[in-house]
Amino acid sequence: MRDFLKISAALSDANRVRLLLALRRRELCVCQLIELLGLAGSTVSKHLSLLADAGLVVSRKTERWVYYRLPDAPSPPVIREALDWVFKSLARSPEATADRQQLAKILKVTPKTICQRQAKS
Amino acid sequence: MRDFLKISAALSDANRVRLLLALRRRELCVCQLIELLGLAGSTVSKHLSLLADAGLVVSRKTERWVYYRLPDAPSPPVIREALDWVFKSLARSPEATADRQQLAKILKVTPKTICQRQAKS
DNA sequence: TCTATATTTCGCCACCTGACGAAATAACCA
DNA sequence: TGGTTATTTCGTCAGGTGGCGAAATATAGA
Repeated sequence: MRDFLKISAALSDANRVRLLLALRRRELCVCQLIELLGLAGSTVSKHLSLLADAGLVVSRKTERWVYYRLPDAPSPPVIREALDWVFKSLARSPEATADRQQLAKILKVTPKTICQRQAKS
Repeated sequence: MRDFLKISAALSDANRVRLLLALRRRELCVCQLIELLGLAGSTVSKHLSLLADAGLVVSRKTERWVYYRLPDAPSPPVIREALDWVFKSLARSPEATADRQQLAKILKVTPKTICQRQAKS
């Protein structure tokens, strides 16, 4: 029950769901996710921590960057089923479509460039 | 997205999930659900309204009693899948098992008796 | 109609959550 | 070592949520 509630709480915020949808096809660097959501870095980091704590994403650190992705294949059924529910329900939603378009732009430059751009503003 | 978030928010409270698990096999009167959760009537009523607003339960009024049940068959996929996720994940949880036992006791007397007992306390 | 009873709505309080900016942490580069 | 940069943690604030009891609503029965 506890795990389940953690997961459903994690799924009850639009920005966190947008993060999951963005990570569906590829892992992404935190700075790319900050760019996508347009929120403060600290806010996005907190959302990602919460998703990770619920088991919905995992992270990997390389040099100065942290990459987040969906959990690897044999993850608990409650996690798999939750993610399936999210994607089945929302992959074709207007929000997901808009984010995919913006993500395409973000992916045209390297994470490094994104980060530098953020540092300036 | 909005519907999805309403559903996941509704599923992120233990008492609301317990209500759904209790309603899995049969419709139940509000007073029976109050007895099961052991919370104030106003609190249980609020939880049920929230579940109804998310589309996870429907209600039916008969005489002085209001019965809640899961939505009837052709309900939106997002609802069906959410309920499937709940039941697959939690039907065998300790909380659900304990509630099933208590529910068996509650079902031995009529709703009328339950309500009268509550009125006295 | 008047009373009793089942449920909901309202008003309140304590706690939780999402947002931000600033400070702390971690890791590369000079 | 010292400085730069990517991310996280911390402190704070406004707003949301779950709980209760009291009042309001709705229906049955006398």
